[in-house]
Amino acid sequence: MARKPQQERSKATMQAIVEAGFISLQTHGLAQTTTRHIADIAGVGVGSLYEYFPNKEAVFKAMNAHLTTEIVAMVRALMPSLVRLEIRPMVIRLLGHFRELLNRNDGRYLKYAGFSMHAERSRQLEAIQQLLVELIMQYALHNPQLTRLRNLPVMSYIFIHGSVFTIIRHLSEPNSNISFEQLSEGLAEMIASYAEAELAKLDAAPRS
Amino acid sequence: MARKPQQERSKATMQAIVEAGFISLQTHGLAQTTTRHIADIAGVGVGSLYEYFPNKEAVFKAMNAHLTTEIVAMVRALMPSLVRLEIRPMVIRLLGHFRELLNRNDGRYLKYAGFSMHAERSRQLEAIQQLLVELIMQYALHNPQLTRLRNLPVMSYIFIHGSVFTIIRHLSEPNSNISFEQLSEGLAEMIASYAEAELAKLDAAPRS
DNA sequence: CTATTGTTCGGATTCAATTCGGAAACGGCA
DNA sequence: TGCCGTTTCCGAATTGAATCCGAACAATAG
Repeated sequence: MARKPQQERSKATMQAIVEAGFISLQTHGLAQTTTRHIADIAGVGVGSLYEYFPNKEAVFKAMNAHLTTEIVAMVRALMPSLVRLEIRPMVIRLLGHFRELLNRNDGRYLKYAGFSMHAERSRQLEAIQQLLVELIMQYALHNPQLTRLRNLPVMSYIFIHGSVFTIIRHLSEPNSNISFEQLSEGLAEMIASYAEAELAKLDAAPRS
Repeated sequence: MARKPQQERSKATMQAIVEAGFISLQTHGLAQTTTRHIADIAGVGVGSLYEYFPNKEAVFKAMNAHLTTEIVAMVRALMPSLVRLEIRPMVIRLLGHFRELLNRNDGRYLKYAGFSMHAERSRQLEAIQQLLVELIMQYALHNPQLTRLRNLPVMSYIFIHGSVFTIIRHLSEPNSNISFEQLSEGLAEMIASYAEAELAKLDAAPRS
């Protein structure tokens, strides 16, 4: 049964289990990440795991929530400075921090992110998507010419999904003759040049 | 043991198992897709499955290979006509066919594609990536001004991954107030406007 | 038609996920 | 401090899926 932790020690246990989930995934891979392994790493019995999580999937969801919280905190902290930058440096800065976060603890979060991309789990990425939509809105408010763009929702969807998945995939791949810097500059260039081209088009034909 | 099929009937069995894998995934979801289910749907005993596939994961790999083969065939057939189009209609046409393929048989392939995005499996997407890189090369050969673009490898990587993941994610989501047409036009616009902007930049400063 | 090789099968085994009935730790209170 | 109700912890027992394996069935060469 999913119990609500009442005492301090049980909160510590929950936390340890979630962290153990990341560690197990990182060091043993998805197939070897059994409830027993997770419990062992967390230093608790298997039964304890089921006191707080109805099943293994719930542990993954908690891991997701944890990572999401960290990402949200990071982006919110960055937002005030991001909105003052040009598009290219804004994107590069954001992606750089994103990478740093994913690489913390020997890539613990990255490993999870790589597994969380599949359909049933990626719905939980929606919080991130919402957050980035908000970032774009804030950015547009600070750069009012962007509010003239008509299909901002569609393009936001594309830029967000395209960037996030591409970045995670790239970071998850050891091979690849493309550096992260090239990738993030490319993404920045792609986004910036779209915005510039679209604005130029609007200037050329103000009333279409 | 992974046996090589010698007789016709065993090939039929393998094929039936792979197809049953798609059907099971589509109708029962990932968790309910057990070896017994797959074997039942294929109309064979569980043991038969293990004659040709060392484990369940191998069935998924075979499904991947099957889908990859179909996609490669489709793109190759399309390639001659694609290289003659402008970028926007080219992208839209390609994505339209991609969608049609994924939606065949009530979305049987799409369901699989949604699950195959995660890290351990998406490495098998490399064949698709290679193919699309080749398409871009062919396209550039037919539109020589594009060969002036310096960072084509990086941008190809971005466009390919960004588009594929974004499309699969969008098609997998029932909700979303964005239509497929808007999405594919957006992707086409993004790619085309980048290429145009970059070429214009090169024209402005021929020797940088 | 029969020996040999290929194919199918499903019962037996193994192991991970989940359950459950207490044991142990805690926190207040007399 | 010693007692009691509550919270937490636990690991043996259960369940079911993945995988193995040897017997039975089918094809086919000679």
